[in-house]
Amino acid sequence: MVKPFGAPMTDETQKDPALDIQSADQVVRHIALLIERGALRPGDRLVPERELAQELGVSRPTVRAGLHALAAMGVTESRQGAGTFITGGPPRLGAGPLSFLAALHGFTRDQIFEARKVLEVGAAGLAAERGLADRLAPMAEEVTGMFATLTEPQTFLVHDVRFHRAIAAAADNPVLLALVEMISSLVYEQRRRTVEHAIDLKESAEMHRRIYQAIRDRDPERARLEMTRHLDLARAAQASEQLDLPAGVLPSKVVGG
Amino acid sequence: MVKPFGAPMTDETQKDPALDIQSADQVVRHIALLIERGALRPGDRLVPERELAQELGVSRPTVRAGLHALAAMGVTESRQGAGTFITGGPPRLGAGPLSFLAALHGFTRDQIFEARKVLEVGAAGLAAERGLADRLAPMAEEVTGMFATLTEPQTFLVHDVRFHRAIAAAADNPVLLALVEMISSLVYEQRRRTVEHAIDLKESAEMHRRIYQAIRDRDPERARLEMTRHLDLARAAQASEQLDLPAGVLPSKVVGG
DNA sequence: AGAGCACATAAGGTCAGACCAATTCTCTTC
DNA sequence: GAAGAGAATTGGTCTGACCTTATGTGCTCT
Repeated sequence: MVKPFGAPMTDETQKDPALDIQSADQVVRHIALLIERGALRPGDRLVPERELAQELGVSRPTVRAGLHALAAMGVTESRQGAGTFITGGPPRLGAGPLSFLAALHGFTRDQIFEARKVLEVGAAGLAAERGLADRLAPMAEEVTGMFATLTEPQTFLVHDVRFHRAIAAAADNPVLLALVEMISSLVYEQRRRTVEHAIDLKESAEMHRRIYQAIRDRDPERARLEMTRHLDLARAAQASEQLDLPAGVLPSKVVGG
Repeated sequence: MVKPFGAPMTDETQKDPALDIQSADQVVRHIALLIERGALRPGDRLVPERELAQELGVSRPTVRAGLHALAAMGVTESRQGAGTFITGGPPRLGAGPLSFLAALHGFTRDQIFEARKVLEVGAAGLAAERGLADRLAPMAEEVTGMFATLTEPQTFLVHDVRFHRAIAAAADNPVLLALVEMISSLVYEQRRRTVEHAIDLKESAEMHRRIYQAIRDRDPERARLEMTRHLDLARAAQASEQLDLPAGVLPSKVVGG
């Protein structure tokens, strides 16, 4: 019985001492073990599939099944002819699972936006509390970029995205950053198609500036407040821009990348 | 619910003529398409692998690779002899990807806890704002359960977990709930092993009660404050209970049985 | 006639070997 | 020493077969 990855870990529903280890899962666990003990680090290359199959005493298709599962979780990336590698770069969570969940359970845009608000408001507050000086410049630059591209919606949006990411980064918490980016990508996926019809880019830029100033002044309360107001208005604006697009948009490429 | 998927999804579904796409992804996208247009709902059974292979013009191992990827994302579950099903039940996000990320990038317990704090404090605030009457009882019951099991740490922990879940549920946002449960499972995975040495269960129960009361009184500010204080102390307590366990802990059981 | 059991069927899980395609390495050649 | 051609490596896919588990059907026994 292959269940989705992830610890059920809730309450007493945790009673499956079954040892009917699926071979594919054996592969996943083997890699997990290597990662846990530090034998595999981001960017490292895995042992070739054929060798892995021999080591574990399973067939190659089985190994491949396990590797596909790992790839779906964003743990590994495979390049034909080169090998399979542990995903490098900054910590990231794929939006795929969340997209599927949204489509399956009919999450509304407002619900997604609200969750995003919780994360980003919290991040803004933490960023202001921390007050890391070297994180201010990137934020300031994106604000400048917004004011400079008021007539180019697509470019403006790029600065918008980067500004929000800069805030999450300034919160100095990789977990929070990964969560913010995961859920933001859902929102922006849509936003990119509707931003052309946006009207209040100047007002949007002003709000971003106020958020920046609050963080710069190390005023968490104000940072939270400004971020809250900004996202509330952004939600309303986006709702008016797109009145008939579906909510649960699955990514064009769920695996790999 | 926003849309009954009225809009024809032309974009990414049509740009398959490119042959450079991975076959396994093709399977994932095919299922994604069916889900998006509502042809597949939670609990539904998928077409048998062999038929799916024929429909898509690929081999069965390829189909299986795609299904493994979907299973890894928590979208499907397969039961030998029965079939492959769209995951039913309440919306949930597996903790696997986050666990791997934690292990790979050495997330600290404090970082995880902090992210959890952002989510749960936000959830508590929303729960208080919403003030849904029918969500109060479950929370109250768990508080009662805590007071009743002060001498049974493991049972106490179960009530603890359920209390926090009840709050997230009272926030009435499935996205937020899924996120809270995902990150909480990471924390509780550890907590279960250390709770035996906990000392201040009574104080913990009191704090939970204060959180409950704030939500019951529909006082968002107080709810946020109490939740913040509770989690700050809980983090400190857990830190003292376990002084030398590794941070990036992969689930002992990535795949259930 | 009804209940229980056994077998047939269906479906996922695994294996084996082969071939293709892209990449990387190496050795030759200028 | 550098550039190019060819060989080796490695992931991607296919074919076909067999096993294990679940389900459903029909037969037998009561």
